[in-house]
Amino acid sequence: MMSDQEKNTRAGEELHELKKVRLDKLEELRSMGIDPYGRRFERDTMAAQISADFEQLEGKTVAIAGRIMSKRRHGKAGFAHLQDLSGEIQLYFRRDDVGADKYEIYKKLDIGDILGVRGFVFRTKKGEISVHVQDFEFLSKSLNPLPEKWHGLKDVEIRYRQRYVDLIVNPEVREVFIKRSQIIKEIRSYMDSHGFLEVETPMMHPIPGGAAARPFVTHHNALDMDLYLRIAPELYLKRLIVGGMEQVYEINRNFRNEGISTRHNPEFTMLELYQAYADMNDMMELCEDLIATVQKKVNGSLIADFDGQQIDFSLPWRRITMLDAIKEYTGVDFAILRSDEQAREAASQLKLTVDENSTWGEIINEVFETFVEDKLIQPTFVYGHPVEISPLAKRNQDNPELTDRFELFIMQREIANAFSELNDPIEQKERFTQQVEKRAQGDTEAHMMDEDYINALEYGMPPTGGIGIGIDRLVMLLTDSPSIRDVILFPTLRIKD
RNA sequence: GGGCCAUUAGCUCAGCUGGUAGAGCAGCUGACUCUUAAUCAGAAGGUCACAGGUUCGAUCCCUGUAUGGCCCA
Repeated sequence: MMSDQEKNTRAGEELHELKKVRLDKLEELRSMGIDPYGRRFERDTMAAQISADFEQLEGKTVAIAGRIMSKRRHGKAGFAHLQDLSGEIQLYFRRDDVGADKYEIYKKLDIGDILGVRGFVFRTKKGEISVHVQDFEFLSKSLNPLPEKWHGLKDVEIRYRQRYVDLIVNPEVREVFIKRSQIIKEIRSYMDSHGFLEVETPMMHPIPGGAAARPFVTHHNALDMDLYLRIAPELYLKRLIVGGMEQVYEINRNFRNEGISTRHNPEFTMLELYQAYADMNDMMELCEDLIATVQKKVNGSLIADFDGQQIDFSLPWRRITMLDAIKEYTGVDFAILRSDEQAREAASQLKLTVDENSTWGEIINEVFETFVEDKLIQPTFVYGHPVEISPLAKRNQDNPELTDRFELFIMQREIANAFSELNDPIEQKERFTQQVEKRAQGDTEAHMMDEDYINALEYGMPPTGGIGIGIDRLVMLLTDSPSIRDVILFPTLRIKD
């Protein structure tokens, strides 16, 4: 009987002729006394810099390192392109200059091999800025063949599962993730310069809260207790407001146990911030200023292209109440249909089927999601959400069925959610109790009772404005990416095999 | 969870009511000392996702499974 190792070895030999060729080359290098997996290489120049600073660098010797991406050999000289993080630079090898031994190694180079190179900068007869190689070192032998140079890697499954290959061969993918990093850096810079303190709160919660979502469950062995991966940091951040931290923010992962789509990944990144003595309107102003500032810094303009359309981030953004938005897009004025029955009747006239126990607030939320959300292209603040669907938001002074809450929509997507925080512990306890009842009736997304959070509020929380901004969706907008998987390096996929 | 679609060489893709598969790139051999999707000559490379079924015969038709994509809840 064969061992697993023998099977793997045999399968490997049978399956990968291309790999076998490369393994032979690896042994050949070793027999020449060359370590195919080299050590530290001190480089002094990046590929893109050579082109950018050609006038200063022409004729000068540079040390560069990177991956061979193409190779054109003719007789006793040849070319290759070397790629590093900054971009690509052409290399020119001449047997008479690198020597016969090194030229033999050049001839054996595979696309994907990683080299350290020393040579002088020059421009070829055809005009391409290049490095005339004087010497090079082998830094890493590549055993797997890379995808084709012209069409790149298109198979989305391989792109997501083997993102490292995607990053090697698709430069625009690298650009998206560099931009993602810049966006997050600019957000931090904005928050820090506006007096906010970055904090870290638990990712594992004994009671999940702060959003309507199903959590992932895990177990702590030593404590013998179930813990939930957080669905939102909200309740912990507000505990910090109670503690007098006054202005806090957190940029980190949330986990929600729900379906996967072009707009949903089970783990995703949120910015949440809380500001004492502020309210929903302050959050609107902060939100539009923050996003416009980041867009300007990262893309250099207040106009962004997305999916063939233009998004205008110029301030101020449109503000509309949820009821007015529904009236505008359906013609139905739910402000004058006050009872649950009237609301259900109106919904059925709109050919929207709603649960027979639905309340007024739940119905207008459904009407909004069905008829309004996909109409909102340009940045729009929709405010005044029903209290039933906003258990952590303060009631509106004039209409207690509504809250001082808004959501930001851009390109039909919910980007942000904010409110004047409910700081009345007695009312918060009632709201939680209602949520617990919904949960008992089978609503798996309803809140659980969080006594410690109530306890915190009972010490007194100042009036507070809070907002959460979905970073992945924001990055999608600012990088013109149609799927959330295009802005998450390793999106969640089913395991294969 | 439901519907539709996809899966063919390392990569990108062809493949006609059903007659056991092709191209380009990459790789291999050779020629070529400024090429750039280098060029030229030659030889190779396949469990047509997987498992069944129909058929004399299946990459193709049918069923199921797996993975992925898009849309919907």
